[in-house]
Amino acid sequence: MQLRGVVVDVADPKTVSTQYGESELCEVTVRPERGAGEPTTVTLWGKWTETADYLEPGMELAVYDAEQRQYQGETQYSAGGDASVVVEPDFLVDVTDIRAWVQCPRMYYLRKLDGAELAYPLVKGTVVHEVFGDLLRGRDLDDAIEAQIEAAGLDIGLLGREADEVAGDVRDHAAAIEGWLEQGTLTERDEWRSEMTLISERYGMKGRADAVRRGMPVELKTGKNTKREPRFQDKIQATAYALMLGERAANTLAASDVMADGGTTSPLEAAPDTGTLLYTKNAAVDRNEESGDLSPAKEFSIGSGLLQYVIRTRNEIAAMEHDTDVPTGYEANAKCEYCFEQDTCMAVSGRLDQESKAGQVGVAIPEEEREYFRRFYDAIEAERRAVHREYAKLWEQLPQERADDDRALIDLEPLGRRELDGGRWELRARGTGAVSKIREGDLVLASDGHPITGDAELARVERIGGGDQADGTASADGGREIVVTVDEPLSVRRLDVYPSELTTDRLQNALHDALLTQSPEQKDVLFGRRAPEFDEPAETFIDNNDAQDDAVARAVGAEDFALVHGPPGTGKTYTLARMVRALVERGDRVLLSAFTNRAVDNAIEALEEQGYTDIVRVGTESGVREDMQKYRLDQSGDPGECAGRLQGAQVVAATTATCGSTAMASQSFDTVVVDEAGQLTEPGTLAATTLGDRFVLVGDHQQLPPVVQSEDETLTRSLFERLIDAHPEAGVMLDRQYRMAQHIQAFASREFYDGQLRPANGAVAAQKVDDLDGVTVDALPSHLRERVSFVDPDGSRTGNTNPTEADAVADVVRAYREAGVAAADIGVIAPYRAQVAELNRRLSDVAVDTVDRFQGSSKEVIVVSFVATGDLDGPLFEDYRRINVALTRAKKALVLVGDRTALSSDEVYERMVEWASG
DNA sequence: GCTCTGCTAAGAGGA
Repeated sequence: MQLRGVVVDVADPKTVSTQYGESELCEVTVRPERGAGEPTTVTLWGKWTETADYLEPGMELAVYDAEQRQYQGETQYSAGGDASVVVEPDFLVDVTDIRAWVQCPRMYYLRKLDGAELAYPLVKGTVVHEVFGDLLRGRDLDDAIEAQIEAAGLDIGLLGREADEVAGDVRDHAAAIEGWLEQGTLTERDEWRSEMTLISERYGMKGRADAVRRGMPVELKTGKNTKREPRFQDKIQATAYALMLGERAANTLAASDVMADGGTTSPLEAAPDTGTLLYTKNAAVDRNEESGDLSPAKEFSIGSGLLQYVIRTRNEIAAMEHDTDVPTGYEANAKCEYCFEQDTCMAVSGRLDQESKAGQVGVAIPEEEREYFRRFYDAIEAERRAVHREYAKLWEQLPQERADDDRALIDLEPLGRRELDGGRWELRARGTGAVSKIREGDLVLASDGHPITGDAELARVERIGGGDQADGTASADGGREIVVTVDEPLSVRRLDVYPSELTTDRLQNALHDALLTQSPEQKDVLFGRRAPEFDEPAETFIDNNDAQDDAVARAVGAEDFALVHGPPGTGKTYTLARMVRALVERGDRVLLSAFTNRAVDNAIEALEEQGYTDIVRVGTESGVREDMQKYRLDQSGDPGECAGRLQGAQVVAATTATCGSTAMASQSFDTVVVDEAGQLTEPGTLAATTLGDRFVLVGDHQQLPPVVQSEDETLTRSLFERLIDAHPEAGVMLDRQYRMAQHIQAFASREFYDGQLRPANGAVAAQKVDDLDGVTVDALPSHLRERVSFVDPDGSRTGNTNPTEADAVADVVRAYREAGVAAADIGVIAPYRAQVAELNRRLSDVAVDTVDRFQGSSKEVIVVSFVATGDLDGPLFEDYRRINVALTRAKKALVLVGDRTALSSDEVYERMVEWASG
């Protein structure tokens, strides 16, 4: 029997006498999630009573294979040795985190705070693991070593190592792997799976097993272990995979005819009974020096006790995360003096004044900084839980008709497969043409139909064929070929977005670095203890625009930081490029960053237009725009060359997420320039700014704020906005815009920029559609001849679409086209993606997109579809910054299409309608 | 109830 619900009460554990002798028990009251809301009692027996130590009312609890009985008319559940008890099952604990936790809970916590720094054992370990995978897939050893060392070129180079030297080290380890593979019948390929991604709904756990042999987990360790037994934490890691393999095996059995007699096998029983650890360094040690068991492969048996121990450990982590408690280390028996993390542990404890078993060193940072740390740490963890909810969507099998759920491409038709060099596979499938957020370059879970219970592999999307949408997303017309690469072949019928915690990890690292490693002087200005200081450069940088010139002067003269506020069309990117050049001329090494790849590429483009090209772009191949690939740092290749290119670059450009990578952490800069800073969270901004001595933030807090999944407001306010409020004197607002006609910009200027925004010159102010080649305004219907017009199509909203309004928008676009306006000069903006799809069905050759995606670009003619009728409920309309963005994309003509009554129900929108109705 | 960009992940070590 299975029970799942919210804990209402946890009684104190007690000892009772049973027919088998003394037993411990603990009663937990749970309110079931679904069905009748009557609370039920679950009695936890034996080791499961440990759960009571951390279980609290409000937490979710799942109990599997519990015994059920009736007592005084009430259903009671009993969880003994055959049962599984899972706390907060929606929180997906990573297997490597369980491993860290059994060593020491504080190690688990420290792993989250500071990211892995570049270290040779780590890089070598990664290469050995990759070679291991290659060998399992039948690749030649020397080919594998060469290829994997090349792939790790940049990291190896940054560590100052040579490829040959690393190859020698890796070969020693690989020899152990090869020797072991050649024993007996272990080479039969069908028996093997390499790098198996496992996600468990039942146990709230995920991880990637190095290999699975005959259904049993094999873990590779590049260390040595001369004991006969594997290390405890290594056994725990392998056992966690065994637990998840058992769940899969039980699912498979349940689905097959084998158990047709009605019997079932529990996942615990179905788990493999043996695990293998492969300590490859054992093969390389000198046999005369070392004694003990030098065989690399060590097997151990996996019983239900060990499996349940893993579940209980996982539960401790999930319970701690529920309250975001901070572990002290006293929870474990580990001896701090043997711990590699001891120094870090003591330093973090000292700086944050945390209790810890290892003790504290150093002086605590000021209380206001500690408070800031706690606030942002909690907010980032809330963001992590939101990512976990994305994982949960993987096992909620999507109904086929849910076309608005764009997290998966379903109903694919497998077309074929091809083996690539190195044993990887290229798989092709035909898509049904559904809209999806899956793009080229994405990491996805490819499956034969169900991502969790079916055959599934982590895959990279290589190509979504024939896409006619500029952003590479699959569009709605007919089938298209999809190509992915995977380690193991399968019949691809479905692709799911594979959620990543990478961004949350990086935010946490940035928070740690900014508060614990930056100098007090750098932090003083962030915490308002000191005003930022400036020099006044004598030079003139930009001739015909005082605000732009001031902005560059501020940036060049900044001792701490400068802020440049750039409303739409004010030449923000041009100014930024001029600023970077001025900094470089002074001799600075500059880091150029932004949240999105697009913004980073735009900034490079502006630099290029000003003749500056000594730039290295760090980023993934699929993230970097085609015409900017020439600046991209190839991270694979000769170590010395890779590292040299990065280290020698005067200007390095990367997204803030990439700034948090280990490779970038090895770099330092004089000045960090961040574009579109209004779209970044504080820790997101800090990921870039901590790499430099001073920084310049360029952005507009009146446009869209950071995108955050959880509802926590701590992250939705950008550092840019906070600093511009705290230090207005550090900011310069660019006040002359080169984009919009006078009338078009008037509303935004009044509502969002205190009337300060004005056209740069008469020509900008007076522009109209007649200025376009072959266009006459007289060819337009009379209601569209003004620069700003309003159309009420009298439609009605159904879901997030308004078909009548979509028709009206199509009519407006047709009128402009017939008046001679080129399709490329027209853009259509809608608040909802559903309406965008509705519009796309009517408009084949003009750009249609959401407000959010239109930020940063502009068109001669813009048509906005508001969708709403009745009233304006919904957060999309609450944030006025969204209309600021929508209305300021137009240069010569702006048409608002919406329901007059609905829009007039809100003051700001009412003023907008009046302005547009002129 | 809605907007949505980043990111390969997981990888090491010893009394």
